[in-house]
Amino acid sequence: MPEMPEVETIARKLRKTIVGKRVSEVQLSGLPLRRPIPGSFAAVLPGRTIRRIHRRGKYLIAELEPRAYWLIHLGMSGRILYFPGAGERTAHTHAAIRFTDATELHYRDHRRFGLLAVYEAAGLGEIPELQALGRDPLGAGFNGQWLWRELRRSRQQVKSFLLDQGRIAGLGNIYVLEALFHAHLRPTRRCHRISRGEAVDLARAIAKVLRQAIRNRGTSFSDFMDSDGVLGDYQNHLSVFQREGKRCRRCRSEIRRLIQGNRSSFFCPGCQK
DNA sequence: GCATTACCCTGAAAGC
DNA sequence: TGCTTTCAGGGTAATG
Repeated sequence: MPEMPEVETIARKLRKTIVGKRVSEVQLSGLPLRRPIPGSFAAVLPGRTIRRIHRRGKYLIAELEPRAYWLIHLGMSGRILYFPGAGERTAHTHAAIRFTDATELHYRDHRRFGLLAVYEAAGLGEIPELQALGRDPLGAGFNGQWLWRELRRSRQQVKSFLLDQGRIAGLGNIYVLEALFHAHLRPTRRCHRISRGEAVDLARAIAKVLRQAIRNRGTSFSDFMDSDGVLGDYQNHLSVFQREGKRCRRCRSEIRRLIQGNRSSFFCPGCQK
């Protein structure tokens, strides 16, 4: 399940592999993703050159020349695969982008929760999906003071708050739960009851967990691999996620699981208050 | 404003 | 062994 570190890992690979290439042809499966792939997608890309690769939250954006933006969200099972020649089309290859040098980039997604779109906008700021995003947790505006001010205004449980992409862009289930563990906070804590000091610790924990995950090229369970098919390593560093019944590495308590909003949460009852 | 539920989807695991 | 059921989850929308 790609979250920000996995998307950042892919973005770094793509900057090395496809920037400067010109699209010659686009083939689509015809099946809808989260939304149908717009008809303009296959019309806009051919003839354009990839100028830059951006990441905003969990979105990948390829900036094209003449100016257009190709937006990608991987959903839960989306994969971007780069091939030095013609790549294998599977039942789940929903878009195959061929470049003029005969290399290819494929979008595969067996659950089809992802998103592909194209905008002929003047700037990134005009793309509606990106306008809806909150602050980037590794960006300059993200710190403990800002987080505390935001938390104080909410009565939500802190896990739901952190998953809200409109507040903080890029966190998903894994890294929210890992960050809460490192900040000694239970996922059920009410935001407005979190102290300034705890908010500062939480902001630091979020940034630390994300940076470590990026260094390890993300977390691979069943779905994630980067555009060259390389698996991430961060699953070997997890403290609570999917460790129900196992011992906490810090206090030896048994990791517990609970359901919040139909999603699993994992926490250490000894370390997290 | 917030929680809950449902929906989209399919592969893996569990259950029978 | 083979079939059926359950579960997983990101984002979004509807409902209470």
